[in-house]
Amino acid sequence: MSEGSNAVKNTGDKLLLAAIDLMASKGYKGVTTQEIAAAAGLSEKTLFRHFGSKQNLLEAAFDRFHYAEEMTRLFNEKLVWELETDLLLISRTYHEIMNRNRKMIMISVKEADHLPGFRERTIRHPKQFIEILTRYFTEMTAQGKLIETNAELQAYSFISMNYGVFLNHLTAGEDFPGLKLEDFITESVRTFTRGLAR
Amino acid sequence: MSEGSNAVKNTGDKLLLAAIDLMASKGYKGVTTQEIAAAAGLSEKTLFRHFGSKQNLLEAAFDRFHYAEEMTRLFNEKLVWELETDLLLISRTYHEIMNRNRKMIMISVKEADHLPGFRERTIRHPKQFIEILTRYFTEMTAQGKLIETNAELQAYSFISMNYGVFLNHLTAGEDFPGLKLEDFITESVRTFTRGLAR
DNA sequence: CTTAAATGTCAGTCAGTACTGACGGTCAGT
DNA sequence: ACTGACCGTCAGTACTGACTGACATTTAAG
Repeated sequence: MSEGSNAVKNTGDKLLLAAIDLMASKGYKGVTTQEIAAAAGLSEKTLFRHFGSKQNLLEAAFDRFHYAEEMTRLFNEKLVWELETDLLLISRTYHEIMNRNRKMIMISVKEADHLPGFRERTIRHPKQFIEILTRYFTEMTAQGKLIETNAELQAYSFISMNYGVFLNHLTAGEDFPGLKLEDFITESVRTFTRGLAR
Repeated sequence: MSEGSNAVKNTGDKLLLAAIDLMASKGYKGVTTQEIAAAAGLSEKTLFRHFGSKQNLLEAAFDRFHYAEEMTRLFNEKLVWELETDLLLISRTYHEIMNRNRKMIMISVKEADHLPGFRERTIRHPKQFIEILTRYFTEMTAQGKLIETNAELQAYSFISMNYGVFLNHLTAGEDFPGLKLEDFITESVRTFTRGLAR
């Protein structure tokens, strides 16, 4: 299901995973079909027999991952309507999902032009995340647990903050100057809680 | 100084600006020397006479922009040691600088591997921004205007939030669902102020 | 063993692309 | 008119990389 599987993989999967891996680091144009095949332990010919073209390979890799749905579920089931607790869950879930799909996200950041509708399904689908969080904030305000604010902007701020941190970890490699992700999460959630709680 | 100049440009500048423009959208490998020359209204030969190689062109483009210094200045001169006011200034300054250099930033996001030390000078130099903001938070705490927190983590959170928003605007094109940048700034600063002020 | 499906090997095609050399034109300064 | 710096054109080189076809080889199933 994700790139971190360790079970026995068939030929198609090996090629897909190798492609995702290499494209994420070197970009679509930066990697050759030979490299991908070699990394998968297969011949270049086999690659073309399976996918027909390099472009198809990218699209197939892209089709195999979707993380919009699991967010929705993990949300609506586990919230306890206590701000700090819920924000912690949301933040941790977000980073877990993003990290699991980090290579595909890296590809879609670099290769936004190579595919039609590519952008819509990755970068911009934090949109859904924001919508869910917006509804949560609105409901919390209705319950009198939050101050009156623009719920959408707050959701946007919170998600963007986590997105920024996620990208930092992705591009800068290790944690920034020595900041651990978990410390960031607890600290930033605490600040938001103080800033939003009534 | 920046890509937004409108004065008469000499040959070298025309090529550099065309290169920055095209590489930002299509990537280093995605653009040809012919395209760049054509976009600059010059011949391919002239490109090579000026820069010798495509790689040199990228490096020359890279050398022409630096935004680390101006941050330092704009900071230490204008702060009034009142949290909300200062955070507003910092946030607005940040977006102004990042926006002015957005194309080079886009390149360095996509082409992190093509240059040695490329990453260090762009993506990862928000580091300096964070250090400055950390000192500010520390000093504010010493003045009794802030609650006791991990200043570095707070700075990291604040900058990352603005970085995330900046990248959203960059990749998603227009503002997100209809959220204006200025609205985000005032709202997020207000939340952080409430979350951090004593 | 036989067969069929999947894979490998190898040689090769074809288009693109960075980069060069030779030469000719333009134009400002003297 | 002469010169020198700058630019264009054109033809061409050398290499890379996606993609193919023909044929041999492996492997699992009956």
